[in-house]
Amino acid sequence: MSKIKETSTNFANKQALADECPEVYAASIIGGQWTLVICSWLINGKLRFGELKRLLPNITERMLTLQLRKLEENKIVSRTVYAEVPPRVEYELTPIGYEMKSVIKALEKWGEKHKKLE
Amino acid sequence: MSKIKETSTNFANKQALADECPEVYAASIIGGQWTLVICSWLINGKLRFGELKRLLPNITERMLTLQLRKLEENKIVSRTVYAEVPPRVEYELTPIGYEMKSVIKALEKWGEKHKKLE
DNA sequence: GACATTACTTACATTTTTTATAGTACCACA
DNA sequence: TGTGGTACTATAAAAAATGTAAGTAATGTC
Repeated sequence: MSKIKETSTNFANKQALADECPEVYAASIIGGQWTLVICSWLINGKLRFGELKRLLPNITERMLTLQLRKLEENKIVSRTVYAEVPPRVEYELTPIGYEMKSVIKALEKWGEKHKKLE
Repeated sequence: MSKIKETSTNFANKQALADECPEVYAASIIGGQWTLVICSWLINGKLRFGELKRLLPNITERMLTLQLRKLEENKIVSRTVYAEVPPRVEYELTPIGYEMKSVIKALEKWGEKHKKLE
């Protein structure tokens, strides 16, 4: 993710759009490349870092970390660290995270319908 | 959009995800920076290129064109050119485009709820 | 003391997306 | 001849997102 340039036009545009349209705001939060899949998995219950990694065979650890951090920042997942060795960290959706279910469902439904058009 | 490199890992990952998850597939179609706003406007009825431009004061003509082209490719909007001078081009959602309404509604609702958490 | 395990972090490279700026074609109308 | 309006296109550059490869800390077990 690296820091985002707060002086860029791009940043201003994104801000303005997210401010005005809740749907764009929502999309900006769940729009990362791996975000939706991660949430889709987590909707079935909490998972450890390594479990997620195994479920998403092509994701790099860096990307997984970045996405989880962003989700955490946005209060969509909670992170619990167990003081063990080797370490154990569990990720779980927050209440608002679980409420994404209706969004995911709507996207799924529309996506399936759209796919049939090809 | 400039051509996308079909040999990149990124491309492969995107493909694989979209293939497996209809929700990710859907997100990949409507996930462009301006896509959702454009569709939100069009859901109220057809609009001309210039009208869209005025509704989205910060978008560049290039971006508007690119997004509309992508939406057209994905059969979400239809493009009607009138052989007049000066030219007139109208954009309208297709049936499947109009069906995005439920997705937009779900995003809106969740977005508003999430925003209150801040 | 070497090794394995887990959940990361860091530095760097590449790819993709978005923005900036300046054109173009068409013809009516002055 | 020149200007105006509309919907674009071309090219370059900046910014953002993603990927690659290597390394770290902690500690129980061999």
